[in-house]
Amino acid sequence: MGISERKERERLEREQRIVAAARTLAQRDGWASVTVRRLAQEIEYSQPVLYAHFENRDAIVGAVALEGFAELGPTLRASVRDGAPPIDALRDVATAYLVFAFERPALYEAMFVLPSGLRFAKSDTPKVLRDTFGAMMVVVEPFCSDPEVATEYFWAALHGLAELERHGRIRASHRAERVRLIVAMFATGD
Amino acid sequence: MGISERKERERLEREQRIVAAARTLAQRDGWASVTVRRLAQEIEYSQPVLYAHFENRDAIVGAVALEGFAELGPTLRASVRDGAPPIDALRDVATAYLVFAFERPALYEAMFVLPSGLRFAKSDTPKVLRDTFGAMMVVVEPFCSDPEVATEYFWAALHGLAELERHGRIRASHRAERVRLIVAMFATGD
DNA sequence: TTGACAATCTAGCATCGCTAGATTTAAGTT
DNA sequence: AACTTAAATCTAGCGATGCTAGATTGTCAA
Repeated sequence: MGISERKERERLEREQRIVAAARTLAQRDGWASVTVRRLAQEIEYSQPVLYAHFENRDAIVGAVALEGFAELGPTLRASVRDGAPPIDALRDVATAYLVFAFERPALYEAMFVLPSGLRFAKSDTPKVLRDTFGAMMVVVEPFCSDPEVATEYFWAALHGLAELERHGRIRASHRAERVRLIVAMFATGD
Repeated sequence: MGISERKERERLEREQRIVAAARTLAQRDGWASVTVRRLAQEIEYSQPVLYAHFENRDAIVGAVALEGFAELGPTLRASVRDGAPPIDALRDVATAYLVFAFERPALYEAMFVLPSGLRFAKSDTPKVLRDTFGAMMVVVEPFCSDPEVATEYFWAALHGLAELERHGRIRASHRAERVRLIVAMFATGD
């Protein structure tokens, strides 16, 4: 009886090692370098073992993405000082979101760009995802009549800023001005 | 002398056939199905011939992306009625942008998501790219003090809306409300 | 007709995601 | 303690991929 518990514990540990290896490797060399063979070598097991944990490579990306969401929500909440004026809160969350995206590009890619098998805005949306959405809605709410739609738009604007800058489509040098703009528009907009 | 001209003409024709095949195939079966082998078969030449036209697969994606930009600019301009009030123009461009993105997801992906070797906001930015940016700046300008930054933000917001909806991150059913929001914010914002 | 050069193809390398089937390891039973 | 059975794990390989070296064909000018 204790045996099967130990095995399950070891199983979970190994799974965590796979996800951690994927994340580290992606951060260092990009997701293209994260191959199943390479991960197997990293955790010192043969390839097929990985498929006992994840259905396919995409599912590994999805596991890393979930970690990302688990971190993004709290990061956003932590960026707001207690009792800060709504407009400061809005600016701080916007800034924190972009900092998150630029400081961990591989993690952000897993969350929003790569195929990961994750599903959003559906009934089976995991709690971490709803929490992240909620962290943004909290600061958007004071300014908008329909918080849900406004938060979707807020998120989209931030995501667009992150992606276009990451791909060199817009000037990195003017990031601060764009943040000023998004905050100003939400503050006076709807 | 006419001979070398004919050869150059044939060369360009073949190149165009490669790009067209890539675009068609991507639209029908997704970019993952666009393999160099498959394209070679489509144009009835052997694989190495493709490498006489493009440095690598990414460059083929880039060629399709360029076609996309060449179409997006005029599409945006055409969406604005002559003499329309600035706010209508803004809404029409926003709508046209999203329609473009959703009606040609594979093309949009080539332009903004996939590695394509294209460079923006740099000195060597091709004319079509600048034209597309210009088409957006025209309708943003009336509302903003710094048109360049505002257009970057406008573009980013639209791109974010397109991407998050394409990935099912936000509710497709509320697209119209989000467009209303972005227009309202630009109209009253800065 | 021949020689040279360009155009094109065949064949193959290294790598990928993924899996069937053999093999080892460990657990439970006499 | 030896045996049986089942779980855990590995070896080996399939069918793809992007890309390329080297052979082969075709096309010109001398």
